[in-house]
Amino acid sequence: MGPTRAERRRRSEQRILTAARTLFAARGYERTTIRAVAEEAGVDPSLVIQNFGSKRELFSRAVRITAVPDTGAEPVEQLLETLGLKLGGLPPQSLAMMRSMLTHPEAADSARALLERQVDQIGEALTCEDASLRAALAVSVMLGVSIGHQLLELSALSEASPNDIARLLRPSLQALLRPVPEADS
Amino acid sequence: MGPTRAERRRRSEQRILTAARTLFAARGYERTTIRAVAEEAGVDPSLVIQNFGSKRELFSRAVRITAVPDTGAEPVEQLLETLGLKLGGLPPQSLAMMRSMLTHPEAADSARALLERQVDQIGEALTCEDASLRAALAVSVMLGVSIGHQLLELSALSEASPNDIARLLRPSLQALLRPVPEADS
DNA sequence: CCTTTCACTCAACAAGCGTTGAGTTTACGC
DNA sequence: GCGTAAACTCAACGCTTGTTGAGTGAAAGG
Repeated sequence: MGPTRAERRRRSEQRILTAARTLFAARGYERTTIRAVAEEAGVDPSLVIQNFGSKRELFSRAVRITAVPDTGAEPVEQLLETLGLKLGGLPPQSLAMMRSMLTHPEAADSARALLERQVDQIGEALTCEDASLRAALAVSVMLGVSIGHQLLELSALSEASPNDIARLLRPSLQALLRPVPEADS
Repeated sequence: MGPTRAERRRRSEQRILTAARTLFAARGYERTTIRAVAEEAGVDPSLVIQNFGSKRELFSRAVRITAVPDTGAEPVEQLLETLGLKLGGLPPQSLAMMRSMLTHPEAADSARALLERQVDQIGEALTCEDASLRAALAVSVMLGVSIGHQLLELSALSEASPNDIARLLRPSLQALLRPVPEADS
């Protein structure tokens, strides 16, 4: 016997979500059409709307991200981990959100919220002055590296291994988050 | 007597370019319509096309950037300068390009070219190992800070003064570009 | 086995877009 | 001054988009 009806539904919803994540990550919100998502998923465009209500809701569900897990690790290592430099790249959800966050207001809100939560999380672990500013800079640093690496694909970054990137970046992040008090000036 | 004909033309072209830069910087390429640019400039939509040929060419002319001037300064200071942290923010051209570079392929190409030129420029000034990778990371760092500051407007960054940001970022960039050789490991 | 129900498709609509060509006004050359 | 050319506006086209409602075929239920 074939698959039950609810099963079929869940499966096609999943196919649509996967297709949506792929395309949103590759082209961003505006350039991704419902029709293209439907074709990639092998279904009719109207089914996408029937299942998800609207394009905005589809995007919202496609990029929904499980909150950043607080591993309790040292801030520097935590940053290197959560932005995907250690094991493999970032998941499609994150790429889709990053790709769209500069041009799609809703993605911008989600991204801001997520990043500021991470800033707070790191800022609380710091003891030095300007804790929150330093944390925000550190998060922005990782954001920039992720963009240069995964979205813009700058050649020098694409060719490098995640380990090399992490190795070179570590002292830089430490200078930001664990500054050595200087003697003078 | 009123303004001459060529003068009027140059003036309206300029108004259109300014309007285009403003809107491209605020909303990105896709969400900026020719009609909105025309309204902001106080002219008819078709005039925009007649003067610039197409929306793509308008964008291309609006974000055209005078190549990064090689001030001959030390790489670290040069980075802090060219990304606008020292005197005022970045010009609207740069913001428009940054805003659109993740979703508009043409903007992505321009941005990639500009950034990689800067990477080369900085890489050549370095003497340590992994020069080009370090340079690419440094440029990405500045890119991320600019995005967090000017486009996403993360609260901790928006409230900070450019001087504070430069002051906290300097040691971090130095760790990346002028690494102190460690004793072991 | 028949009816109902639900996942799904088909065709189409309304709106917004970039773009075009004809018309209108205004400055220029003779 | 008058005809010409250029700057500009008006109305409209063709296309794509997100979205909708009617129709269809197969699974679920009694």
